[in-house]
Amino acid sequence: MADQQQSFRAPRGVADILPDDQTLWRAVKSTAILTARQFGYRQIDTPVFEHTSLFRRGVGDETDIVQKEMYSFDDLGGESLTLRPEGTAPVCRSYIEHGMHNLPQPVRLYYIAPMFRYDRPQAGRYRQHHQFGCEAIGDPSPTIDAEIIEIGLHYIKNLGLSDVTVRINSIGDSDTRHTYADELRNHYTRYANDLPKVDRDRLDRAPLRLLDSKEPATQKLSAEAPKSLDYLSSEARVHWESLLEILDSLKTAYPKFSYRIDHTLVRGLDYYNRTVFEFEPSTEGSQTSLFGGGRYDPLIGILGGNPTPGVGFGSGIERIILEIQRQESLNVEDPPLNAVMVHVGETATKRASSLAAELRNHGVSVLLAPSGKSMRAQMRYANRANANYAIILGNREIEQNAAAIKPLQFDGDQDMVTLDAHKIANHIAPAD
RNA sequence: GUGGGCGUAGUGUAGCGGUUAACACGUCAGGUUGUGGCCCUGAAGAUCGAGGGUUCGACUCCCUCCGUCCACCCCA
Repeated sequence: MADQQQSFRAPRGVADILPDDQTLWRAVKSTAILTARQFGYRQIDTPVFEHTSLFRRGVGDETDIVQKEMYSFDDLGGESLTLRPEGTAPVCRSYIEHGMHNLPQPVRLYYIAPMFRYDRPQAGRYRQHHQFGCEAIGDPSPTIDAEIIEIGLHYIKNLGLSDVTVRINSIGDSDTRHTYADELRNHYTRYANDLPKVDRDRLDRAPLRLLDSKEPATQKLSAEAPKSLDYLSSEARVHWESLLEILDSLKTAYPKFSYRIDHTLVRGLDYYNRTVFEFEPSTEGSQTSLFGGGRYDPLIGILGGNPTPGVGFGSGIERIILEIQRQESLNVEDPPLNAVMVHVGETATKRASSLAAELRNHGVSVLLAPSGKSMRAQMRYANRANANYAIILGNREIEQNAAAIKPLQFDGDQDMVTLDAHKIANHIAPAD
């Protein structure tokens, strides 16, 4: 308010992750990392921006992401760059660029990274959001499709989330998908008069989308619509059926796990083929997809690499956090600091700084109470600081060459300890 | 891009056509001699989202804009 001119706020659809939020964020991220590692995935970070053409080609020129959601800009050299809207295309670019086909296949990679989409913000949807993603590149077998789904089960379980529904489908390979799309178009065109306007509009552009329309009239028609599973090539069918078998066999390790084959499940990115899946909570809501992905065998070829199969998923951290809060499934607290240094008087203040520095060298975490304030004020500060002990330095202590050490988190006596970092460190954080 | 709800101190809320715009939490300072948590006292902090109208008078009514939330679209 001191500034009469203007006050800034974060741009639309982006958010600060404040210290209070970080506790949960850290817990979720470390769960993600532990999960990925448990499956042998290794971390990869790709740049926040890429050549615009990477997404135009990889994600698909006709997709909504490319058509209307990209943060694209020309840099000072006239290069068109784009803030990454999704993680798979960049990882595949990196795979090709660094010749990862020379590594043992499949190459298993994970990332936790911000994504950017120019979208209208709403619950669980932001212009910058963060995704935990895994990609397994170089293995055509359904085993690896199942592995990717299993990572999701493991992740969700470790976060304490329950009531999560897994939906899967196979959309076939690109050739059969085209004939399927035509069949679908024919089906809906027959009832074009019954279609709501939104759906009539996208009938040509994206017939698959009508399958998961929210319009009751369309839903009625979708029940009778041809299913992609009936159009699979024999190879795709074998792949699909053995995937289901493997998923069934996962039930010994995950007794509560069940999946639903959902022929209305389609995905909006062009590179997907065969397996597609989505995890969502059973609770009502709108932007609820917690985890989604599928197989993208055509992608590496599209991006100029040797044709190489891949599967992967992305999972929105913000949505996971919303769901954790809804289900109250995870209770995390930051560990307390070891000590707060309370110091009154010039000499004491000086000594407090040097003592704190020495203590930190002993691995102790120390916070200085604000200088020049009364002891009461500093003790009040110490109380809010979430620390185990107050180390009190005043004239008396300096005279006695000692520090008063008072427990803050439990009732106990205040001790006088010789003013020596090693002794004090031992007192407040004894080495086990 | 389309539709709906909402916009009062840092946060959460109250309020009414005329009030010094209230309360809680938080912040800061105190509560005699250097020691937190509870309690008590006091202070700072809001041009009541912005602009325009209606009115003698608007935080309160109307319009526009902006922001925000929710929904569609799409997705994580």
